[in-house]
Amino acid sequence: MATRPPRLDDVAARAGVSAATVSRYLNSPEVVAAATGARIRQAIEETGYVPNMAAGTLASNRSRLIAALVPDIAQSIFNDTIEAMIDELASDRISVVLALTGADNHRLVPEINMALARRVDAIILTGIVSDDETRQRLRTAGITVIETWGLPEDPIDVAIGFSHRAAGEEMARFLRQRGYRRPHLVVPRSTRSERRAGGFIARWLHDGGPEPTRLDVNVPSHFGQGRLSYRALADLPERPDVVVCGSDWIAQGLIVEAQAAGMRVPDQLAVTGFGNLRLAGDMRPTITSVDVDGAHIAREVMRVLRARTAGTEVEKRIDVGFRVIARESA
Amino acid sequence: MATRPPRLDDVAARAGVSAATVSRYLNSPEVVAAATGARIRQAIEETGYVPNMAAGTLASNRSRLIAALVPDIAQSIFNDTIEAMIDELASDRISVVLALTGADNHRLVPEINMALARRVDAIILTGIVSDDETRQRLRTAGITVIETWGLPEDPIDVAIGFSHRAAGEEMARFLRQRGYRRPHLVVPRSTRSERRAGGFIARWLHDGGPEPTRLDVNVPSHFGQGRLSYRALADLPERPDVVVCGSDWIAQGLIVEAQAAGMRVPDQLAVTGFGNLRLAGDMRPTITSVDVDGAHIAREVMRVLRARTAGTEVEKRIDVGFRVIARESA
DNA sequence: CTGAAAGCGCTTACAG
DNA sequence: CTGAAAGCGCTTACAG
Repeated sequence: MATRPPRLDDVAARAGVSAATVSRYLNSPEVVAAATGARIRQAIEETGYVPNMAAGTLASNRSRLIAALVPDIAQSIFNDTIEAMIDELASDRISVVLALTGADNHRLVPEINMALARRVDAIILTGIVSDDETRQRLRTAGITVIETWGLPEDPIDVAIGFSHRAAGEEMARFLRQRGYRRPHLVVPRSTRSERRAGGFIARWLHDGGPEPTRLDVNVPSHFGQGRLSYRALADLPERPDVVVCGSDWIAQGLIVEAQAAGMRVPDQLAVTGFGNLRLAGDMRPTITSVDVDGAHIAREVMRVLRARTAGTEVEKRIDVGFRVIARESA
Repeated sequence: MATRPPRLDDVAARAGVSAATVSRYLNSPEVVAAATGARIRQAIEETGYVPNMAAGTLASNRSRLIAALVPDIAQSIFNDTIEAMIDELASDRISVVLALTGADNHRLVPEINMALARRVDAIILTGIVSDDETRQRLRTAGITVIETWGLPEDPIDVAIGFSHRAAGEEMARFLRQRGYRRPHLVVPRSTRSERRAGGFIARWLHDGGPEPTRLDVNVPSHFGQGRLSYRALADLPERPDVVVCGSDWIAQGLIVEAQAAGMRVPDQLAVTGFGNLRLAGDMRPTITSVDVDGAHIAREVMRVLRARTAGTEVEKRIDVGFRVIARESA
């Protein structure tokens, strides 16, 4: 006979307390007397009680669920951040619904609606929401919206990231200091990549360098594009001495193709990446990249969520910075 | 003034029908008269109604949420499958909670509890659950449990995958036919990798080949291990002519290191991978690998979920097969 | 094809 | 520190 699964009542009856007290014990153990808590713990054990969070969500209007909206996870530069975030949140018993917004974000609006329907405690965005109506919708949804990686002037709600323009500028400074003369940029067609490229070029010209050449590539960027980007160098009037790639994937592919063509990296051609994925440090030569601290972002996300739960104020823009990691490739 | 967000009632009142009818329209539009449906649609539009799925879940005992438990996503061989699954499920308005079970699956039990508390419609496992108590717990939870990638004799509930042993055997046959003589295996310390290695060795010996050499490496496997694995070849009594790697990441790292050492791949040393990640086709040389059709697995997951919703029977073991993809590296 | 009403299993303000 | 009770917003069996 299939006996009904235990509810809060059942645990309460067994422990000789009211359902309210069991609920309190589960959510704020410190407000329940120690002896009572012990009895409840035992009753939970004996009954094999598993809480029904759907009921909890309905009653408390808190789902302990957050939605992370990302373009993809196959070869994503955000994976480290997402992973760190899921880990960090798990310690607070918060789960992450992963939603894929796809190429050119075409699934963004339906996934936002789904997140709202699930009454998630927060929506984490890794991409940029450029549509004004959607931005407005998110603003008025009465929900925490965290934009990560970027650091827009006017966040929807809270932004945790860094200035992509500054990252581009910093890379220009770094390469110039290393003595490179003719940079070539491989730029994924995304707002942030463009911003980094913009920063790079502005700084490079400002420091008296010649106008860098550039190649724009489709997103999502991947290893294969690096190979193609290397071949495209042949079309340039003059060979660059360093290629600044929009992602570590591209950098890795470009290095592989360059080496296959007999080029020595970095002696004959230097290369830089972006994102500091694990492979950047593992590659041969190791890849000079820009590190974004995913774990730091994750911790800040936690802090914002806790502040919101507690009802305290948080900054609208949280700068976690970036670091150029000098390695062998440039 | 903060006006209360619209509920089902509000839509119903506006459309001049009962809440029950609106609910039916939302969940099974075909049972509602067309004219009524049109009025409801308009009322939803006008009120800006967003359903509360927590309430829906509580009432219907169906969450439209499934939990995917994976070891990690940073450099995971499952990412393609996960991505395909999320995409596929989104079309049925089912969301995926991604839970990370971590190294040696140490977070498996708490994440299973979390999934049960959320009343997910199914739990998808990519790893192997070896603990008997946990297996039993999942069996009696009255929930759909789908084990993917593997194809155990006795699934917890439903398994969608392929025989890793057969994949190993097939690779042995393939390499033997290509004329290789001295294979060396790089084997991640995971049950499935071991099984593939076992299949490879059995078949290789059966066909009269010499005992392959082997190196065991820690999981999760990654690019850097491939480089180290190449260097470890120096310790072997005799140089292998082909290295069979437990993942494409390892294969790629090994190729990079071999090339850096001046070896020509595949002329002097052939290499195979596993998983057929995108990079396998993009690498130079392109990497011979074993393809696992993530989209196929995703479709089968959908089919199982639909069957369960409909109450119809499904097979306990669904074999989606695998394919050796012959490329340049071996 | 549609409605009235019960019920899903929690949380929490209020009172003690 | 604890309990009684109302309420969260849906779904669905039943009746028509």
